[in-house]
Amino acid sequence: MSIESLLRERFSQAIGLAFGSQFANDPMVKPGDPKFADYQCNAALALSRQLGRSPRELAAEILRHLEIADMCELPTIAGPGFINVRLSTAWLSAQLGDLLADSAAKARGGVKWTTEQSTVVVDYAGPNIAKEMHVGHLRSSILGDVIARILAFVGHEVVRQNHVGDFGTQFGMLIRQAGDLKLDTGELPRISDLDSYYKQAAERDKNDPQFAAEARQAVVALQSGDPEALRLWRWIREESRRHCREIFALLNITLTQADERGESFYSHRLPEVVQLLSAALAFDGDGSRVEEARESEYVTKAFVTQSQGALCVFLPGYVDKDKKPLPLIIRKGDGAYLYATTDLAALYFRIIEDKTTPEETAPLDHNWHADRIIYTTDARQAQHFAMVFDTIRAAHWDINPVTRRPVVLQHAAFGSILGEDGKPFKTRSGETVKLRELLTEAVQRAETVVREKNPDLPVAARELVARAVGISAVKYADLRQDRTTDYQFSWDRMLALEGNTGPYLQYTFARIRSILRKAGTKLPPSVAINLSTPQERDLGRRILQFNDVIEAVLHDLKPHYLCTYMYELCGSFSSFYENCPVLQAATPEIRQSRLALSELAGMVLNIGWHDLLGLELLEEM
RNA sequence: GCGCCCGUAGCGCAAUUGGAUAGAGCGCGUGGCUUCGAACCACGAGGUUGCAGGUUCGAGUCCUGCCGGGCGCACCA
Repeated sequence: MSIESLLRERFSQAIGLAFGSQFANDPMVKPGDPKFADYQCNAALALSRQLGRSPRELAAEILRHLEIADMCELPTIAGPGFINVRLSTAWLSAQLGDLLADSAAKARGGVKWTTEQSTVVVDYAGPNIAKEMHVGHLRSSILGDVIARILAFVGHEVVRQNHVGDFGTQFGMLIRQAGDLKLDTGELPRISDLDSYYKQAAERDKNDPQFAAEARQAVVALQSGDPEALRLWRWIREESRRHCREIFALLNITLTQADERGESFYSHRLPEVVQLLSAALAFDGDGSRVEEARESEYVTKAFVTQSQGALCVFLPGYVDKDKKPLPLIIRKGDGAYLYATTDLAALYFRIIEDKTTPEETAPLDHNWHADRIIYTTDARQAQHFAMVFDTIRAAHWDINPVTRRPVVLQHAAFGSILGEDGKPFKTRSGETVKLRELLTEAVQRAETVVREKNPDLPVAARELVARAVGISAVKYADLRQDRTTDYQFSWDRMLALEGNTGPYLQYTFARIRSILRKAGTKLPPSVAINLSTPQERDLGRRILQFNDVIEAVLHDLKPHYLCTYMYELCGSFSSFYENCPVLQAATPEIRQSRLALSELAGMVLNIGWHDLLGLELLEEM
């Protein structure tokens, strides 16, 4: 049930009747300032220029054709021509009653299934093997996972992809280093050891030309399938996977082994992809036009050519610091491929390729032919993805081979995590902060808080609570902020018990559950919802807005809308809790109505917090 | 230098994409527990939205120019 789309329909119809359907496309309905209205329609203001009449006059005209008495109080015109609408209490009650009676809708918090089901690839997390996961992976992992969860919740076929860095130049160093250490490949190393080998190898690579040369040879050996190099590589990868599984489990990230498809997966496809791409951008096979394009000052059409020894894609609109055309390099001078090539190959795989083996189709059991692909990586890669997407479009590889429609390519970029000093988040000694250690600290700090606030909680329960509170606080603090901005990490703020924080929301849920436990009886499916106090009305209206919030989140890929909504829902519930006794309500009817409101609020929180944000809720804390 | 992003209350952030008197939170001040969990609620103070122009009935939001900050800009990912 979507309040906004219902109102949109009503207003569109009225506008169409009043002025003609060509003006009724966008009735400009949005939630209003609560001081004036639940919703407002601003169409009259927008139409005034087109129609050459005063907005207030047009608003009055719209009202004459508006049929809305079943949902709303009498609409009013305010200011320059806003139409204010207040939902009628009777209508709200009826909607809540319907939601309660329809067990399927209730289990979804009233969120509708999508009417345009599509296959969406969400590419996120993407850690490097041989390195411990660090804060740099945090935002990508949790934002990507939430986006994937919400898309799946409304009914899209979601393909999660963990594009792990497992085949780049750096593995040459690592294999070379492993050779020196004469590592026993019989038993798994520890990830922390791998991490330090990595640092040592990088150091040697920088300072020892002999080592660097041998490292490059090791890359060649690896890519050509040398058994010893492969054996070391698999050994490293195995431990890395174990480590990632552990972190994903702690963070409740839904990625599984079936979702992992690293750079190595695409490595053998790269020569072919480069060839196909060159052909696709060959200007209908007319090589002379490539020459012409290369000579010209500005790039007017995408083409592939050798430049300074490297194979490059040149695209319109990209220039370097000297205003010269900026290439997307797809093959280095030494013949090796880079991440741009792998990204292009991955896009080709996700959109175009027919898949033959179960390994290829996983995690689905059929061809993908993605309709939409979302990358959750940091904002610094914006230009890279813009170029990769433009390349794909120039080659017409963005056309879905089944539907013939363009694939939606989106970079859901996010800002950096900063320390409390506003500079990039590092440990005191300047090292990157490891996720394992960060999460351990979160749980420890949460335990201190829990011990203080609820000393009577048994130790075993306290540990569970501390874990749920600590991990959720870290994730929620990140998710509640607009992803596009840098985010300042602060233990004190995220673990605060008041304000828009994880602990506050969890506490509110625990209070809801506490009431429902004490009430004992199960609610009958049919309950008359009474919204006679302002707090009940406010809570009821908010519950019914859940669907609209989910739509907004998916429209902008911004989970913080959902966080703000749930925080406000909790605020509404707290006010309700304060002013409206539930268990000791004046009459059995009101008691039942208030129990129902509590249950619906708890239901929405459970879906939003647990199912969509992937956070833990607690019956008691 | 070129390009992208950002600048909102003391602090960290919102503002449904051009709509009303810019909102909550933390912190500060005041009031509320013999009633469902006070980890809560209610009330108050706090703003020239970096600066200056422009477009518009209407600008935190769009355009131009400054000031300040971040990031990216050829073989790393």
